[in-house]
Amino acid sequence: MPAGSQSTLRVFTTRPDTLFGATYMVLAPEHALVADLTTPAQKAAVDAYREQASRKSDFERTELAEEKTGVFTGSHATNPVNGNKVPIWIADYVLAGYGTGAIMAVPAHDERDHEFAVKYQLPITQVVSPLDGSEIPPDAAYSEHGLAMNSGFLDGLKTTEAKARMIDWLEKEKKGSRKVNYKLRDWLFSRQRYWGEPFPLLHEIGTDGEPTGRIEPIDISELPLKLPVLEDYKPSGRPEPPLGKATNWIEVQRDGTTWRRELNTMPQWAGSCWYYLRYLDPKNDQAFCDPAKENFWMPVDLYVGGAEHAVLHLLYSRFWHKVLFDRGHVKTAEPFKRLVNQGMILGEMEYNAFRDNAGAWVQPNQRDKPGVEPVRLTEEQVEKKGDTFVLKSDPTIKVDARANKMSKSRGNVINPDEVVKEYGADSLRLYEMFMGPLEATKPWSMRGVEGVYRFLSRVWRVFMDDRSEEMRLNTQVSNDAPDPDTLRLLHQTIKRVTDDLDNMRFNTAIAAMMEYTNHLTPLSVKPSAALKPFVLLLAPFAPHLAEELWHSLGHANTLAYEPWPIFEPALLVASTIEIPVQVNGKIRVRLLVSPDISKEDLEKLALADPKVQENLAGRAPKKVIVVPGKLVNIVG
RNA sequence: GCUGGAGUGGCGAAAUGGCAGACGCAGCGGACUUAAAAUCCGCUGGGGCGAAAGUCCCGUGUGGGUUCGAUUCCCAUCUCCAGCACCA
Repeated sequence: MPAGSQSTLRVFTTRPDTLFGATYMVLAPEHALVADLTTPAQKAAVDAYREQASRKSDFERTELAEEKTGVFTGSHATNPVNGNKVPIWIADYVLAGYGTGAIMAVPAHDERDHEFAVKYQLPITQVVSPLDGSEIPPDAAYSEHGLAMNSGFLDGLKTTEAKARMIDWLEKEKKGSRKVNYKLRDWLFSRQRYWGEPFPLLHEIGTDGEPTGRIEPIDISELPLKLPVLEDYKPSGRPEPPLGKATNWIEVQRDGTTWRRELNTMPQWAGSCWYYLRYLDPKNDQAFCDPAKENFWMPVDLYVGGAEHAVLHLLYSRFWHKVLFDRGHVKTAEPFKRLVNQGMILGEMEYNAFRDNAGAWVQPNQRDKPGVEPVRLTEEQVEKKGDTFVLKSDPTIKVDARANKMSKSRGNVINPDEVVKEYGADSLRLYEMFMGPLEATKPWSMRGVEGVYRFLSRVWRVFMDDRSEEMRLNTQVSNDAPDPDTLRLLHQTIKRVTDDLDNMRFNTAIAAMMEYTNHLTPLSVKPSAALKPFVLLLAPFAPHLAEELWHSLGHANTLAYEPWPIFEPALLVASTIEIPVQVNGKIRVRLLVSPDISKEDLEKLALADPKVQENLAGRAPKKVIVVPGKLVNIVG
């Protein structure tokens, strides 16, 4: 502090145990006490630094700041635990908006402080030692927990205990207090645009025509507050939001004073944060929903959304819900039981090679050099060599092969309307489910769409006579009983599709139906008893096609209310199964056996096999592992 | 830098301790056709030996470990993707 000054600098820390290691302090350039603390000798440098920092955006201060910068204020502070005088600096690596906008710097145990201390040659005092007794590296900060050292009454304590002891001491000496800090990211609730819920708030206007600072909510009887109808709701070009144009809506008289409505509006998620509650009872004009209905439906069983939903909408929804919960308006602390994040669909796979301005091919790692341009290649122009793609015409040149995020600028956007027009809504829907696991990021492929379209066409031809002019059933469709193989496969398919749907494995459910269709296609007799349950399985995946088939099978009504097919466990089992027999972990022969063969019989059968004997080459088996229904492994 | 996820054929993938590559795409061969498209049938991880039937070896990013047995479990490591990013 400058001579005679007795100001107090408040800091926030999560490591009070390192207070003995605080060798300097840093204030954010915007900190209120900077001007008071700056000595005349340092004034010019400090002012210049603050001026420079004020020009930088937050982005520049964080993303681009490769090296830390700062300026000494000329003043010193007293470390409350040991009375040491420590210099006070300002630096933009300390954020004004977090904590108190000031820190105690512990360069031995904080990477940022360490970097700064090294650059400006500030002292570094170690006050924590690793639990395993090792030395801390001299060129880096040790930010892990450990044992306190050089710390007076804390010496020898583990970090957790040292923290507690230090806080107790600070509170006793009235030099500090414990506090939990919460921060909700991006909690900015005002938008300067028209489309959004208006805030039901009024600003009092004084006799001078300026706001007095007093803010009051509108009367509850005036809710809901609706947007005023505006012909022109585009931004005005002036700083005030578009609602400023609603001149006869803005001013309100109340108790003889003039009030002005809030002109900002709420962001989209103001409404979307609680729609799941309003949807339960959308016509209720007394409450956002009837508690009985909320009790019945909430919490939401499953929430499926993309990445931006996970980080923003979901965060705010939960926050919102917890506020309602704390105030007793909802019965659950959490709104959603389960979250599933579906993966991003990328554009089609792209192959790019790079060429310099002389037209010569260069390696992809030269891509950022001036004059180097990407050249888009077709699949035919590239080949795989080792684990990279190379030019077919010059295999020494590597090719960059990847799928990119869909974006207008890249021109790789797939318009679903076009896909529906070309292949139908069922194909689009089915393809999206068939591409891979729901949660995975995966590239789009028009050929893949064509593949599922062909599958649906195949299904159609199993049921329908595609040579006929009018819609009629394939003549092979009959009322005969299905053969045992078909029946077994049907029940296996019902089981697989049912299980996969329960686990949201849509891709493998579709694969199972494809296998079943491949089985049905060559059959000269197609029993309707094997077809009807299949249509019901297909319905959630390709609803339009399934309805058509259902009607063609002679049903007048929709299949939507039909019960889901149930498999018969007894029908899943084949009369013979194949069991691989390994000798020392390598498959040597496969045995066809009855599925209910005993362990002992299977072992005997395996050992008696000539192929097994040949591989044992006269050695006696040391161990035989028999996994019923799976395999036999003979170790010898 | 931190956090999370992922590395398996030419491509999307399947198999969660027990036959690696189901299913689909692409490719190759055949049938049908005057022809093509569509459709149907067959083959299709790599390599060796063999005229063939066949047979042997290698193979799930890399290195190690556990196990009779590892894509799957454990340890280490590399690469890619996504989100966040000086939060004291």
